[in-house]
Amino acid sequence: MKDFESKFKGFLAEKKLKLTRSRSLILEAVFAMQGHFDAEMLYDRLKDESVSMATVYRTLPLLMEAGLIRLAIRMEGRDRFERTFGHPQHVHWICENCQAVLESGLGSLKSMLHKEAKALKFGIDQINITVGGLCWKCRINENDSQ
Amino acid sequence: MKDFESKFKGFLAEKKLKLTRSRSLILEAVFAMQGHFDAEMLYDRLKDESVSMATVYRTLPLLMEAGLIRLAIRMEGRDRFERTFGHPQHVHWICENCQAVLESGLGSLKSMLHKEAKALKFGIDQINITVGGLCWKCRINENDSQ
DNA sequence: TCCTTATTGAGAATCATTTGCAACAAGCTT
DNA sequence: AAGCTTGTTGCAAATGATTCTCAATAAGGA
Ligand SMILES: [Mn+2]
Ligand SMILES: [Mn+2]
Ligand SMILES: [Zn+2]
Ligand SMILES: [Zn+2]
Repeated sequence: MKDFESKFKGFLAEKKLKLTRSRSLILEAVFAMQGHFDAEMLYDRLKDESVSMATVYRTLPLLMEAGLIRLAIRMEGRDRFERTFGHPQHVHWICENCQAVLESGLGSLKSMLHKEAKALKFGIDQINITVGGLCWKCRINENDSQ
Repeated sequence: MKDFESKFKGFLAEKKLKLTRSRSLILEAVFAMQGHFDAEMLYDRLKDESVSMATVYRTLPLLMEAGLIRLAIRMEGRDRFERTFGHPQHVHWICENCQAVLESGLGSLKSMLHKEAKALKFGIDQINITVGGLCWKCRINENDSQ
């Protein structure tokens, strides 16, 4: 059993929740997914296995609580997630023109926030840094386009 | 005429848009608002002046483009804004238990992001840093509550 | 004042996410 | 292995913030 599977199982057990067929399939789909994904993308890969959209939506929060995924960004009205396993927090750079999403490490931003957190006596759960703007490609075509 | 009024007027003129009664009232309401606000809060203060919710929603993006307000945070499914005049960008600390929102300066986080932006050739438009977790009050009552 | 074009209010439409509910399935307990 | 208790599911309806349609109206330049 893979790492994330046992972690999820442990989380569910601790909460007296059950590891169902649907939940297993969703977890599997999540870890088959590279990069960002939203509820619909998971559903597309699972509807043939008769997993409902409702259950996808009900499972996502569980996976977050379990620390297996995190809300990465919100794009076009949808919440997009990403797995946490092997994916440390990072900055998301979103091009407001072509919607491209770049990523870059948190670097010392992380320690600075933790330092400030200590001053505020704030217990950090999740850091979210998103920068909106124009990617280099769109900056070049800034005049032409539109 | 106040600073923000002429700035908005200038923005509209440049875009060949009109400064209407509704837009003026909305702008006024925005600058009467302290802290964060959402569309509904503005509407509540303007419905008696017969300004519609639709117009509030249509004006918010204009105010953003004009650089008068920015999207601060998203809470309980709603977008919450804040004015930019006299309110430099800052970090938002959101308590996941009591929903309190703390703020702290960007400090050197800003320059670090701009440095990284240069490396990525990314043109920054807006920086959004939000940290989720527990405020000090909720950390103390962590056991009791619930 | 006239004319062109942007704008508005009202209400319908969207659409992601949530919820109610009766049928079902996990996981314990014998 | 069967039974029992309780959490879970799919389906469809409900929600709720935001957007759109459209005919009526108001800016603002001529
Ligand atoms: Mn990412
Ligand atoms: Mn703020
Ligand atoms: Zn781009
Ligand atoms: Zn709190």
